[in-house]
Amino acid sequence: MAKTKKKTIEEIDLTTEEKIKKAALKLFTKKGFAATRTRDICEEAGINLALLNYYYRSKEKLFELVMTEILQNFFRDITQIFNEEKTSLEEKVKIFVASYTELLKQQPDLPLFIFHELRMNPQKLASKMGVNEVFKSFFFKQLQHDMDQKKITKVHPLHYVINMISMCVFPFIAAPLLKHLAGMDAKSYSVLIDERKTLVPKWMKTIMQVK
Amino acid sequence: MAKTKKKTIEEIDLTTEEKIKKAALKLFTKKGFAATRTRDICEEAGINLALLNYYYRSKEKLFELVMTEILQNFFRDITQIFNEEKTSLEEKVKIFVASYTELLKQQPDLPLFIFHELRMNPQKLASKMGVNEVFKSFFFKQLQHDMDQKKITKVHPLHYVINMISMCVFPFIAAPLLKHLAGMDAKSYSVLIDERKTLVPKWMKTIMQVK
DNA sequence: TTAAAATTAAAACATTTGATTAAAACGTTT
DNA sequence: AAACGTTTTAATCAAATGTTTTAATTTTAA
Repeated sequence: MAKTKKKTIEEIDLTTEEKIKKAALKLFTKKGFAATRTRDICEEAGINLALLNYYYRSKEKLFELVMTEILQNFFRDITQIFNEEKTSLEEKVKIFVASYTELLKQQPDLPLFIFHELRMNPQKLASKMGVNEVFKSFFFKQLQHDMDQKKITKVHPLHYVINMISMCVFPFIAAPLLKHLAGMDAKSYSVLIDERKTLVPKWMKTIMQVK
Repeated sequence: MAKTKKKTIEEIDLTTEEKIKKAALKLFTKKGFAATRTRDICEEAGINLALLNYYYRSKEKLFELVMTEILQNFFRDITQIFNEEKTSLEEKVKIFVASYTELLKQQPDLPLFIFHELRMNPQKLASKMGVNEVFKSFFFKQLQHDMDQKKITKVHPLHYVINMISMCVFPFIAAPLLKHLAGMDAKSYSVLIDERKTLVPKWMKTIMQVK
């Protein structure tokens, strides 16, 4: 392990090891595993070709490391929000939509990347997500409870989860298509995304009360 | 060009040219362009390695051909439904959800594939979708009209389109994840999908009337 | 039947690409 | 400064992969 000692103001000082991981993260999420070349990662990181294998053994090992971190980070916050015991369902939806949207604005490529790689290798990656037994989570108990109390319409709880996540994620997954269809530029599309932060919770509320 | 004249009952008789395209379609949609090998396509098609280049010149040419057909087929039906002049908005949503879900049940890999490749090459593929100027389509005029009549809540029309498509498509894109989270097998997940054919239109109706 | 077209097989070619090596450069410690 | 481990470089290897070639075989159509 090495720490760079330069005092240059160019950028934040990163270990070469970290620079590689950062570059790998960027390219993997943008192009996927198969389309990403080790040479591209090294060029992006501004380091020599040999360094990648020196630090991470192989492209595959590097990918697994990056992927594991991505998956765990990605689901950790969500799980936390979902399982907060003192928050009502309605409040929970608001919080989720807001924080999730904010997360995706910073890493818009993440969902498509995850779903793509997950399909390529379902069994291998499923174990690394760190989100098992969601049905036994507090969030689902809460849904079940509100259904029993007839506060919300009784359907399979997964329906509501699907609706909420889909309405948040899809605008990012389909961004290139939707922008093209609507003839919008990045800025006006971003406005639309922001509007959804208040709209989606409203929609979710009514959806859960449809008879 | 050759046409096989075998009368064998094994399968539908396909030209070798067609066999290659069919195999390419299967593998490209399943693994994406980058991860698909020409040798795999040929093996899947049951033909010789040389035939691929003999008929289609290159992997890239073959991909472009397949991709163009996919995109055009995929959007043609949708556009048709959207622009049917005699159908009400509510009816249109029902028809769209039903037919779209049915389409996706037969080709579940299609959306993820399209979005993935679209992000890899937005400008190149955008032109091949055959869905330009959607905002000038009858469907959007209809939305605008119903908003002016205060039949539905006034928001950017794209919001409703996003909601409808996302609630239909997302269950397929995220299938591996959702199945894993909910611990469902393919069959019970399929039941869930079918439930959504009647649920999504209901939800859309209320969404469009939220104040 | 015969000629043209289609298909197969096997081999090889040229690049790309993941991985390795050996030596040089660097930084730290003594 | 010398010695040491660490980091970097340039060159190279070996396998994978898209593509082409050539010759033989089969199928199709006149």
